[in-house]
Amino acid sequence: MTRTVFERSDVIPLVAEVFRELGYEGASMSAITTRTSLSKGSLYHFFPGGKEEMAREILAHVDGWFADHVFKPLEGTNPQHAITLMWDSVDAYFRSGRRVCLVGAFALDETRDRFAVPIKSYFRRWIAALAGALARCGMNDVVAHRLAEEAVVSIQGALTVARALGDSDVFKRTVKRLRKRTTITSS
Amino acid sequence: MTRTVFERSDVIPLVAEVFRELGYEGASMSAITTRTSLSKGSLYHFFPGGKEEMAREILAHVDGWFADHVFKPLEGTNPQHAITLMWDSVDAYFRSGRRVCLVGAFALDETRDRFAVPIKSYFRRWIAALAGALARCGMNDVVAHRLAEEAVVSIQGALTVARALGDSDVFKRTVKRLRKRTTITSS
DNA sequence: GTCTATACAGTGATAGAC
DNA sequence: GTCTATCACTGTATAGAC
Repeated sequence: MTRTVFERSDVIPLVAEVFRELGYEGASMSAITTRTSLSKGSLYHFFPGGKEEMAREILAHVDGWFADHVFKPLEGTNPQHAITLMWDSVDAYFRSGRRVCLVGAFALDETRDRFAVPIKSYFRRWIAALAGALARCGMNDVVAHRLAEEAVVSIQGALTVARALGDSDVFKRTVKRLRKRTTITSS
Repeated sequence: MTRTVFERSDVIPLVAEVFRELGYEGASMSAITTRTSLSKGSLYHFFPGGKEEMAREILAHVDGWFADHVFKPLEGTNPQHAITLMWDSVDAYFRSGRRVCLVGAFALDETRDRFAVPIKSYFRRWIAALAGALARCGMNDVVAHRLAEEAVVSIQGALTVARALGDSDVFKRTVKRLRKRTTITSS
């Protein structure tokens, strides 16, 4: 018998995928146990607070990933390059629209009220970081903020529609269009 | 004691609002009973198939509303006027972003698999109807389809981000921008 | 850190009185 | 068409052996 031994940091991505696919309410403990092949005992060992603690850790984990791969680069010294990298990261992270945004999914139903703070700060920081990068590329501040908001809005919508239609091309087209619009050619 | 007597058509909008706020999994029968002030007995009288039948009826009801107020006008003889009306209807229906899209919410988690057909056809028809209207306003077919897709994507994303930030202005700005972009000035 | 066994509240669903 | 009572089952969570 193989008995795999995990540590907390190994478990989070596994559980995250279950929440992502089933939503907060849909992700029952038994669904999590079967899909992670971890028993309830192990899960409660890692997360004594149960589902709520799991989801909170996962939101922090997602936010951390975006901070490292998207937000911090955008807030850094090479904004134009960071924007290009952002679109690569976004396309890879969401598997060209085959993977939904956990934070966006949590935002739609009452789950939002439970995790209002991390959900709000994720979107605020993304929009602010992108707006700042666009502004430092020479774009007018107000225009930059509007375009950043439009970009984040479009990504979320593209994930919804792509999954609704079962057509990842919707997402790919959206990213392509946004990539073009956020590439500042100082001509 | 007041005993209100309903018929099926009265119940659907009430239950719809519960699904919209709590999601399919989150909308438990007890949540539906308390929020509609209808007992389980009454609900199962109207919907012998339980939650699944309720959700199916609600999806049909939403689709019917959009057919009457959005799709059919777009498919009709006055496309430019229909597009203007669409933005009025969309803004009113989603309460300027304070009300989420039930179909979009269902699309994100595994609920999509259960209701794949109605979810898909809702978005397909919306995009196709808007694309057709834009084309009949003189826009190139391919461009019209891309813009229609962009519009529906943006609406869904705006609902997500508006709710995430608790800021309906995101939605209002999005509608304003799309309204402008879909107004063809044959100059 | 893993697991099984168990508690018990909440789930969808049904039956039958009014 | 309304309701309450009740069903079997699944939900989260806990305890304790290994």
